[in-house]
Amino acid sequence: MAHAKLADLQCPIALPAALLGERWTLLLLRQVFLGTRRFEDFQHSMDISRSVLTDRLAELVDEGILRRVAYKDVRTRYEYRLTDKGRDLYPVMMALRDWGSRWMAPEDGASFDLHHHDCGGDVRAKVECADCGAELTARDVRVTHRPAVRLR
Amino acid sequence: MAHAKLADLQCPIALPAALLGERWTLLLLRQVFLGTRRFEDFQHSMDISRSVLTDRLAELVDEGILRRVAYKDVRTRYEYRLTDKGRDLYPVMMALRDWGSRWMAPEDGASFDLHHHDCGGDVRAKVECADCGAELTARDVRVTHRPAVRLR
DNA sequence: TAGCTGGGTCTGTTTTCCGAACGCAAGAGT
DNA sequence: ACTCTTGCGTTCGGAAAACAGACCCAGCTA
Repeated sequence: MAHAKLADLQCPIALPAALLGERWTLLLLRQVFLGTRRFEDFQHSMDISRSVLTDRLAELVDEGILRRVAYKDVRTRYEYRLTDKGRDLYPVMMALRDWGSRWMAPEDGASFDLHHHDCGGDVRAKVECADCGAELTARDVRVTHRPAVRLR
Repeated sequence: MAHAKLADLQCPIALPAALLGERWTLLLLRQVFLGTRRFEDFQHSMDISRSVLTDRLAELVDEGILRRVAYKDVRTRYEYRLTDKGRDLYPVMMALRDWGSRWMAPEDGASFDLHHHDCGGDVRAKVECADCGAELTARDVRVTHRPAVRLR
C-alpha cells in the first residue's frame, strides 16, 4: 500500500481514502469511468509510467474494484473493467466532478457534459437525509462516535 | 504537486483528483471535517510525519481549501479551518464514506454515525438528475465531450 | 525473415516520504 | 534566574516510490 500505515484507522472514510489517495489511483478510475479498459490506452491517456500502471491496476484488481476480462486480439489479452464494487464509486467521481467544475474549472473550457439518458437533465451529486430527503451540508449533520468492539 | 504532471489534463475530475490523490490529503481532510484544526492534533491523530504535514497543510492553504486563523495560546498560533471551497468538498467525503461503509467496513465496527440535525435521519450521498430528480448510476448517464477552446 | 503490436518486466536515476533531532519563543514552576 | 513545557515548525540522512526508457515475448502480417 504505502510507506506508512495510512489505513490503520478503522474508519469508513480513512480506509477508502488511503486506497484512493494514492498517486494515480483516482486518475485511473476517472479513465475507467470514461471507458478506458486496456493497458496501452491507460498508458497513453494518462502518461503514467508503465511500471506504476502495472502496480496500480494490480492493486485495484485485488481490492476487487477492477477485474481482468480476457479478450482476443492477436493473442489473448486482458482488459480491466469495473466490478460492482468499482461501479459503486460513481458517486465519489461525480462529487469530485461537481466540485472540480465549481472550483477548479479548467482554463481552456475543455470538459465533458453528463446528461441523464432518459430526460437529458444535468447530473449532480448531493448529500441528503435518507429520512426527510432534505439536501444537507456539513452544518446540518451531527456526528456521533461509535466506539470499537474491542477485538484484540 | 508531484513527480509528473498529473493535472495537465484540463478536466474537472482530473484536476481535483490530482490534488486529492496525494498521499495524506484525503486523510487530512477527513480530520478537518471531523473537527481537527491544529497542527499537533493532526500529527497525533494521523501519525503523519511533521514535515509532510507542514507541506500538505500549506498546499491546502494555497489551494484555498483551508485558511489559517490566528488564535492565542501562549503566543500567537494558527489553526486550519475550511474555507467555503473546502467545505464544499463535503459531498466528496460523504460519497467516500458511503462507499467505505458498504465495501470496506472496518472489521472492529469502529465508526461514527451521521445524522441530520433536524430530523435525526441517516445521511447519504447520491447522484441525481437535476431535472427530473431520479437517482442515477453510471449506466443512466450519457457522456458528451466538449472540446477545448484553443488557447495556445 | 523482418517488423509490428499489446502488455508487460527490468534497471538505474530522481522524487518524495520518513523518523528523529533540533530551534524557538513565551509562560509556568521552583 | 534558571530550567521545563508547549505548539509549531525546519532540517537532516536514509528508505521507499515513481520515473523514463530499454528490453522481452508471442503470434501475426508483409
